[in-house]
Amino acid sequence: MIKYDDNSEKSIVTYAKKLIGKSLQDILDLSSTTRIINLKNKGLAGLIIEKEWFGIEQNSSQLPDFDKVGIELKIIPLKKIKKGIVVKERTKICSMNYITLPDESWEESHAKEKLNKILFVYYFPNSSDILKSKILKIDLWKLSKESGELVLKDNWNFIRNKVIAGYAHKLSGRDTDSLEASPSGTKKQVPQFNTIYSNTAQKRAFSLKQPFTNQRWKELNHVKYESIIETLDITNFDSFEQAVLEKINSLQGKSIFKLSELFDVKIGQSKSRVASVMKKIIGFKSVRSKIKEFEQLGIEIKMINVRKKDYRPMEAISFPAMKLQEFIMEEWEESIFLSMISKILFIPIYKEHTDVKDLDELYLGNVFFWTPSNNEINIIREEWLNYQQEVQDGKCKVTRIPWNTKKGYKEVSCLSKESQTQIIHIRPHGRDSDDRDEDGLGNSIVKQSFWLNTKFMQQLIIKNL
DNA sequence: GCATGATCATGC
DNA sequence: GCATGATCATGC
Repeated sequence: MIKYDDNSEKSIVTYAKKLIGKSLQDILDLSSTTRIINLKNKGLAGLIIEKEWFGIEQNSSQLPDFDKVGIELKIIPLKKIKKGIVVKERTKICSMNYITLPDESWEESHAKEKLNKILFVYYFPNSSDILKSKILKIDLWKLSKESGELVLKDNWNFIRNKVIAGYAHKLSGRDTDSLEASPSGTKKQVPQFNTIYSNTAQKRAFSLKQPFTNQRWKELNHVKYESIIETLDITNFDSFEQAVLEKINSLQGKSIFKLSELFDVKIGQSKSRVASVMKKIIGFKSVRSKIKEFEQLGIEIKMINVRKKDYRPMEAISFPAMKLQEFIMEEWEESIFLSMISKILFIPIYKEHTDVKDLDELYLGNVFFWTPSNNEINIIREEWLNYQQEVQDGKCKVTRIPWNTKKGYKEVSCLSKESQTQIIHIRPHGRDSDDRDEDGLGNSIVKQSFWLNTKFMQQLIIKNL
């Protein structure tokens, strides 16, 4: 009955790899289990793989799943989106104890112990028949500077410091980038450390955020990454954002043409030519390369053309077009839009007038990172929910107004306009007027997307001067 | 000069 | 051919 040698990392991995291509049903068939399977169990895949494949019984102890070699087992559900298959959700690492956390150091922390070596089992859930879900990939991941320890450690310290300060009740998943304090155990309150502000706090767990795990998943699927930590010689993640900013902002005021010379970037005529120069400066080896840290942290980079005299952006900032019918089904907390704005590196490019195109007359502005504040998030959530309501209420229905366009008319919906919101709005974003979407109520409308309002961006740029 | 719906242009 | 970032262009 011995299927693998639990003293050997290699043997465990070899045995794990036999899972690839198997469905949960296949595993059950091979295990001849007499256990009663509850198909409604949320962690069913985990249970089947853990118990029926590896023979690990539920251990309430804090020991790793394969304790002799210190390997933790994590079952990762995937999901399909437009661009392909991605990691579905955050990955819980261990629960938090607010009373003992302050006594821990990163090196000896419970979290690090669980993160040291993880055997990731990636599977694709089959929604119509959960037992048909298949395992796609196996990965033995080890914590190291190269794999992301600097950021995890930094995040862990941030959370610990907040707990020490007595602010456990103010913890939020948005506090950190990669390792987050995620709510666990449905609103359960537990005692907290240094109870001068509140005696209790919501029970939480340390979890890896989706972008972090997803970056690893993509790497496994042969997406090539470069590390900016090496390029910028970063040793302490605390300073990651700072290092990036320092690197760029020392060049503020220089023309894009000058920068392209300084950094020896060949530039063409493409619209993205300014972005190419900037990426090279930040440390991207080539324009199309992906930086590991940016993906792990879920950082988006956005260029923004700005009128120099009053810092007014030439345009609002767009995001990819959405599918209205998917949008109205989304939960705010899990929404695509929220994930796209969690952290953005804005690179303002100053110009005197709208019509300036010459690279000699475009100047690098004040670069900054933006993570929405609590206040901003509240407004954005409200506006987002309001748009969801508007779409559900059929406000995508359009009326044609005679206009001097190709078709001789323009189509106007009843959705709130940019001038009626504070931070975000919805607006057409198709190739042309024939690039359409349906709202599920029988209305056809040009594809829409979210945009960050011009005025809001102007305020943000000024605030970050 | 702004607001907003329309559309371009590159790159995959 | 499509998605996306970027920008146009009308009319007030």
